[in-house]
Amino acid sequence: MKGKAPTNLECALLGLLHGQPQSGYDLRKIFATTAMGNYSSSPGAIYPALKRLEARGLVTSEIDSTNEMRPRKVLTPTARGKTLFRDWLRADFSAEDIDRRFDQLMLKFAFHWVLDDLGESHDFLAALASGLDVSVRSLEAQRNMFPEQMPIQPRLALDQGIGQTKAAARWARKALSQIKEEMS
Amino acid sequence: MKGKAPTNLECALLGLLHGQPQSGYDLRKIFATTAMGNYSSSPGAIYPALKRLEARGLVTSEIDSTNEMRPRKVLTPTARGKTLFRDWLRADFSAEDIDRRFDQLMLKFAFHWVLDDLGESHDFLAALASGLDVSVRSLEAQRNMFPEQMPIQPRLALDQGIGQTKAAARWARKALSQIKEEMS
DNA sequence: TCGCACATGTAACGTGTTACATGATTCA
DNA sequence: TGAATCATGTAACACGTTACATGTGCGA
Repeated sequence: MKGKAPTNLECALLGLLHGQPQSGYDLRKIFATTAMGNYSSSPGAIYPALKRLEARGLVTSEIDSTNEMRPRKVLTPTARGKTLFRDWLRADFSAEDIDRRFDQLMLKFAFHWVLDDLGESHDFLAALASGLDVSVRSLEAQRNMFPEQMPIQPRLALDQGIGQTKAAARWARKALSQIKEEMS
Repeated sequence: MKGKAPTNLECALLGLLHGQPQSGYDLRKIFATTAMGNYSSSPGAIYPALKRLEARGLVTSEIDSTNEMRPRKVLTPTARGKTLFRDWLRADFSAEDIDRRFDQLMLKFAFHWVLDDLGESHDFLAALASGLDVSVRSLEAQRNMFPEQMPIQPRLALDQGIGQTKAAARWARKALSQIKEEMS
């Protein structure tokens, strides 16, 4: 029924093209200069990824020759691409996703505006917040099981993980209340 | 002068072997059951990584045949492996490392006990804290440049990044004070 | 004219993922 | 007897990294 899961980079590209059809070069600049910079930006990653998206029929390309001697290849998501992207945004997530693919969940949330339905974002954040609580409890349990003579650094490193997760949970609840406000 | 940079997984394995010489299977269990679980744990990653470490002369293997019919291959870091690992722990880091390889920095810190010198951990955390402050300022600058009509979700997603970074900075300072206390 | 930004790509390489393979031991 | 755990591996594959290749337009 479904094709294989796209990579984070592919989803980021597809999402950006939802916002504005543009060229590979434009997309590279976004990754190079904004907070999305944790994604590649290297041509060796971007151009093949765009080619894959096109091969799967998720985007179409069109040569923009308004500046004749310097053609740009502008990519636009297709109907299939839009459907698949929305499905990806809506796919529900597991505890595993929260613990090990949190960045992917944030990428999804950042593109939630595509759904144009604050209710979806609300549910997403609510599920995320309670999932994060579970993670916190599990990490704290591990911390309590640390042997007495364990050196201080690994303990502190685990504290960092707990702090990150707690901060994420706090953020999720605060964002949730902002979304609620926006919805009313 | 230096060989190529080892991967995070290789460093994690090498660090764990500093704590206790053990087999690939033991290491897999650690990744599968503890908070270090963000690293692989799959045999297709671990055994090749251990083989690479051995090929580079950073660990040696010895067959443990106390239980005859079920031999374990126990890995131990060599002198070269220990030196390289300490160098890796001490290598100074850039803003780039903080923004995009924070997990690697945390991995290093978790193994700082190997250095057996709280002063090093102190300096590490101090540098980290001020580096994180820089990151926070840069992210907040980006947030301020967001256009007015931008939908709420990307804004919130960026807030999440800012919150994470601030939490990390708070943690670093708290950890710093605990290290100082331990030193006195 | 020198270098930089524009603009798109390819090729080699390394590494992690997934799936498979093998075989012994322990326990229900 | 069959399933789970112990224990070590290999092979195909996909993806990102790094480095290279090519050529235009523009400003100093």
